[in-house]
Amino acid sequence: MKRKITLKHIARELEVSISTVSKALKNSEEISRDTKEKIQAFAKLYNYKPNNIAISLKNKRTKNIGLIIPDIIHHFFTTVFRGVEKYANMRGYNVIACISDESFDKEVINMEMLANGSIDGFIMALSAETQLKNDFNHLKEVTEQGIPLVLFDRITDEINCDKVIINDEEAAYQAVVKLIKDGRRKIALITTESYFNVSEKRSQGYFRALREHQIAVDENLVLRLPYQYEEEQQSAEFFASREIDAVLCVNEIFAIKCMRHAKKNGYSIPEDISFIGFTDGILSKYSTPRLTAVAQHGEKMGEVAAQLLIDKIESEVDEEEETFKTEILEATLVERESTIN
Amino acid sequence: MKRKITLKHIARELEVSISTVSKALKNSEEISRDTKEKIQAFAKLYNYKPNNIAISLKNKRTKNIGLIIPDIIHHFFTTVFRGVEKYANMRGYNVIACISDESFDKEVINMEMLANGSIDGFIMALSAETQLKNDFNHLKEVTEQGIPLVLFDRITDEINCDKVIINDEEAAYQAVVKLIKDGRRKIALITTESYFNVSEKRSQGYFRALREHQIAVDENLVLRLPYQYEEEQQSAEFFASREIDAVLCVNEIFAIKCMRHAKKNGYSIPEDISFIGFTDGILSKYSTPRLTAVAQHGEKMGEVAAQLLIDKIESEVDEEEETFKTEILEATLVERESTIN
DNA sequence: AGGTATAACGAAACCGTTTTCGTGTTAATA
DNA sequence: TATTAACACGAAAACGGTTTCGTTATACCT
Repeated sequence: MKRKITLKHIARELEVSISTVSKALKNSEEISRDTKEKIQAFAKLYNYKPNNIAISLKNKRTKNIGLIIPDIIHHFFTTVFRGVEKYANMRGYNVIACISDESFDKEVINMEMLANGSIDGFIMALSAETQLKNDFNHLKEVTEQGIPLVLFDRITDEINCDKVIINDEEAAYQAVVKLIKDGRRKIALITTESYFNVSEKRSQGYFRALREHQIAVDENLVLRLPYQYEEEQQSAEFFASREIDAVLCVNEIFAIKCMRHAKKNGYSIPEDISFIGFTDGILSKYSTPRLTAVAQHGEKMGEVAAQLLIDKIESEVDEEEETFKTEILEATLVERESTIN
Repeated sequence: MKRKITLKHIARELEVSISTVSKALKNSEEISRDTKEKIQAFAKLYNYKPNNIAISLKNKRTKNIGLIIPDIIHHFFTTVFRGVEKYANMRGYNVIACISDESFDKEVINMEMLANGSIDGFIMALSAETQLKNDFNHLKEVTEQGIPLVLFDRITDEINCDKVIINDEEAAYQAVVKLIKDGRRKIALITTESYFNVSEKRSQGYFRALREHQIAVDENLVLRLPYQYEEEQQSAEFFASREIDAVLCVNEIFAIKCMRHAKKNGYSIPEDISFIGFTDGILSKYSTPRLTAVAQHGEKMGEVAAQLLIDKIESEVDEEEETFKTEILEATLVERESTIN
């Protein structure tokens, strides 16, 4: 077993001081050509690589970023992860990924674990429970310690930091407008039971579209489902008992499940009923019929978040009076088979 | 901004030595009750938390593990990640996740980046390119340095380390036997073009099942597709031009795409043709018809891999004469709508 | 009184780097 | 010959902890 070699070993072996070795390997002008060549050759021979931990301790920079996402079953978050990882890697950073499992406690624990020196900054989307409790002290503590934080998608106004979101309200609005233009009038909204800022925004867009097109809102056409629901009776009953000619779902799993119920109740898609879902994930692409979806561009979102974060980490801005941006990405409607034309 | 407080700060403030503070916070018997209480109270008040990096440097343990996966679009790998993260967290470890993107170079770069002190061990599945090149020097170097390594799913015999796999050959065999028992005779195999140890094993199981049931192998019924294929003409033509009554696919994306082609060619599933796919991922659950699949239990696999790794990290085995295990997990067939009964 | 045990704390080494600030040697200059 | 500048290198502090090994001071024993 070839143990890792350190500066000390090289110094001892070549009978010079540690500082000389360090400088020689950095090609410092201070050291003579001869010595530098000797040391560099030796280092290459024994495959010397500086110890990251020691360097981190020295310059108080880990080159790690912490990513905290609520879950990994929603394809959107995995694509964000992809984007973060890709961009971070490009800039020489590694990603420590944690899954909060939609739990407030796990979110707190993960943050605390990482906040003690393991990372240079955080990227995160709030867990369901955190949005519910409306408790952001863990975020406050972190930012007060001067650790940069970027929130994406599931954000809050309570915290002052960089943010990346899509124009959820507008995207939902446009989606519903499309349905209306296709001649649909009985448009249902399927959203989450508990509070998410994104569901909320999307619902607002839905209502605005109806309002602006003089279509009365029918509360019977709004279905609120538990976020991770297994029991499907609510949605099954919904489609069995109402007249609906279009549906907007705030995520793709809702959409896929509901298309099934619609089909089971004799609807044919998209002739009798249109479906549009949020999050253009893997399910949308492969469902039958393929789902028309609002693409959230998760990968792009991840890249932007990572860029904001790393820029902040590497900028030497004077503590106070720093300024925070909120990047709003454009969602786009990907038309497939579940809507007309 | 409240900067992080260190032992030194506490020591200076309370006019004791750093060592005393350190010991007091560990509740050492060496320190008097009075001093301990005073120090502990002060530490709590200022929310002292030891710096992870410093501790890592001291005990040469980072409590991080490196996970390298080929991609994140195949649901299987994200579930493995889930399992690793969950188990690792339980044991107080964090996961640094890297995506090799099926590229040899990225795999090498990622490993080298992490191998210099950032992690205590690796968990990984080989990239497609690595399996193709058959070049495992980066793995050898890492293990020679005494860094524990656990390979899962995409493994190689060339490297001596702990491994976690499923019984791919047997699972494929059982799947095909089920098809035969259902009365199928013209059973197609859809596998990857390039070499993967898993595809290979699964194919072997397919052939063995046919052989043992006296069904002649028809090479026309074996389709080899590029791993990440977008062009679908090959598979479309396959279903247009052959008589097939059952299909075994080595991954779920192949299966979903091929079910489409089959339907388009007038087959009805499962009456005319049965489908079984590998990897019981999210697509299998939500496809129409729902896909009968061989569950690889990715999450379990991740947990087992993480356990093997952490156990090895924390065991103080004498360098030489250590022993490596290969855990073989049982795959199970999840029967859904794409097969009879 | 002399010796010893014990309690309570501090000094210093160490982990592996980087970096500042000497210091000794040689060569050039006055 | 004395001074100085340049060169090439080393010592030591620092990052933030842990841990070993003293070192006092006091109490106890004979």
